[in-house]
Amino acid sequence: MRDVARAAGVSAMTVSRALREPARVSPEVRARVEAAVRAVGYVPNRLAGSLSSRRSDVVGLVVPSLENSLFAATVKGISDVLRREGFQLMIADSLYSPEAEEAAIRAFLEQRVAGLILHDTLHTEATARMIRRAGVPVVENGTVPAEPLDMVVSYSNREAAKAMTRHLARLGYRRVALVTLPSAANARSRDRRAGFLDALAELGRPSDPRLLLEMPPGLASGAEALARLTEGAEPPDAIFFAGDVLAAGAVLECQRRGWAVPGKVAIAAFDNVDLLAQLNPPVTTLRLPRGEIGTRSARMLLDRLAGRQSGPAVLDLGFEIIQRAST
Amino acid sequence: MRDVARAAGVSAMTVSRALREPARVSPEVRARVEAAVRAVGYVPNRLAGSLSSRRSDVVGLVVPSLENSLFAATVKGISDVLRREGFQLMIADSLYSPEAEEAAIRAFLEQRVAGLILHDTLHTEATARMIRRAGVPVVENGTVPAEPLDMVVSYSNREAAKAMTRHLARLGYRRVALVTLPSAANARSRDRRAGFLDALAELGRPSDPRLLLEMPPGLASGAEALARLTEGAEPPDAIFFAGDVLAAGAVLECQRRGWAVPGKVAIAAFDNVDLLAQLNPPVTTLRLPRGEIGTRSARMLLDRLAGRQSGPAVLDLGFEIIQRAST
DNA sequence: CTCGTCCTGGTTAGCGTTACCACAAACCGG
DNA sequence: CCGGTTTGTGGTAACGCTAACCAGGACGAG
Repeated sequence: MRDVARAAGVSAMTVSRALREPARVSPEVRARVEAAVRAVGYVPNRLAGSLSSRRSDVVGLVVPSLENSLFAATVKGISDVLRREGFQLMIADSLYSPEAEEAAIRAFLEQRVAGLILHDTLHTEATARMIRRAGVPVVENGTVPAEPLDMVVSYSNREAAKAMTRHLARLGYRRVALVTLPSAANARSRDRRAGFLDALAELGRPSDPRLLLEMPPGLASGAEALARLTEGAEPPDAIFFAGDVLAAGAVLECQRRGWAVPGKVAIAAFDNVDLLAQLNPPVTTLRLPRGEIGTRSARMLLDRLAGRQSGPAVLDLGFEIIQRAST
Repeated sequence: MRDVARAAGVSAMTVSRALREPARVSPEVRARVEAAVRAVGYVPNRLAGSLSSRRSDVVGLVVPSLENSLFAATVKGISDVLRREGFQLMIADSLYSPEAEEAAIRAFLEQRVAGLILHDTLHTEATARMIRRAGVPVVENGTVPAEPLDMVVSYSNREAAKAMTRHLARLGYRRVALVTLPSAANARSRDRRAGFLDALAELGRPSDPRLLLEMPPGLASGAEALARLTEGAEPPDAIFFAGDVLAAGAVLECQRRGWAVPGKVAIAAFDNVDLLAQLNPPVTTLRLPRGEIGTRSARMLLDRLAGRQSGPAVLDLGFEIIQRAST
């Protein structure tokens, strides 16, 4: 920056101002500075800038998994908003482990990020302490937690699962099975099961443990789930796959077996990946606001940083059932 | 840090050393410092550290798209290596635009990243200048460029497309069509087409422009491509979909039309997404080292940063044909 | 003509670390 | 028991920028 100042015949302070608040510098000087910047090939050092101004334009994001394409839409939404506002994105994955999440968040706080977006809502004690101490704004995305750290943007996994279960009952299915991802470290899965059970209770139906299954993610896993659920004595007439692409795997397995869907068994999914619409038959599912969760989260965070919004806030973005031929 | 120093009864310098090179501090003092760190709840400021040491532990990554799950495997590979080595990852997407890439890279250089990983190999002049001036190490991933900026980790898109085309010819298909993503801003697509044409030339077959098609990404797009290619006068007997999930879209469309694959038309894909193995019929494709590209890129970058490796390097990771029932 | 105000640009003092050197104490073979 | 090395710790000066104040000239009102 000193070189630029010398080349433009002004002080370093004026260069700094010309770049950050051009309006506060006379047009003539501004032009000289801009020319000098180009001539010197000056690239500002934001580390120094942030250190001095105690501000940062980096947002830290923790997702459970970088492989799972379901998070991609949310990440994209976040990235789009941040880019427009001149912010940068740091990403880490927690591998569904609160301890790994804690390490990632610690690293982000060391980098003095301006804010955090967390896709999980289950945190270690130390994590909550660190974040409170640091005083950075946080948006949580996964599911609405009992005690939010700060802001939350999500849809209700519980209500969504409940709605789909009711929908299946209304269509006349009597024995509905539920397949979720492993719920141990996944609050979303637990919420979905809870919603499923809510609906059964409301309908006055008993919940049969033979109709509850947890499976790892993946297409093959969906096929496996179908096999297991249908080989028993009283097989379900509908299966609700509340996670990942399990439903797609099951439909493909039905094709291989030559089973009619929904004739032999109806299949419903939880997420609107476009594969589900293209399968034969197309699969009934929920439209979830994946991208919007990202954009709204980012916007909420930036609003807070700009002082445009103050308190904690919980934003429920809703969902929608897409009825297709599979049920 | 001053607070920690006071609480531990040592100088700030000693605190810094105790945290970064514990071996150079007496065990007794180290213990006192560690206790003080916990007591004070000290979170080091890496901005200040990097500014002072002129080192950084952040790596910048630019991918063409954050939505496309094909890049997810590579990102995951990068992230895994970086995490283990205590580095952080900054991500931006270029939307397949060299100008957007330039902006992203400029922002990364302003953040004084330690190194860059770029998934595209087509850059603006200004980008190349900036990177050279900054002197940061770079790994390119997309396809081997004519003039690498620095290091390259990839497989040969051209050889892979050529190999698959040859494979289809060997299986007896006479009229093979090629569908790629739009090649305008996508060197990978151009390379694949070149490989396809290489193979035809080698086989002494003319290249029929009616058998070359460019389509946007997406399942629906694959279905559309199938429709267009098969409605003409001399339809192909095999279609090689060299991009995205186009092949899956085409197979699903064949199911809808009740066409036998490969009876009516054979279908081959370029990428080993697990959907292709689960379709009916399973689809012949290439196994590409997606994850390994990530891990090797990150490792190569870190090796350079640690001074363990010096010059530019080009690493070709190869590919493999997976023959399945669709051809 | 003088005083206050606005506008532009400069000066100074950090931001929180680490590099580098200085120095005291412990160590060690001859 | 003495020079010289090693080991452990501290002081000082950056790193490159910005916040906060300050100086001085232009300008309008009284």
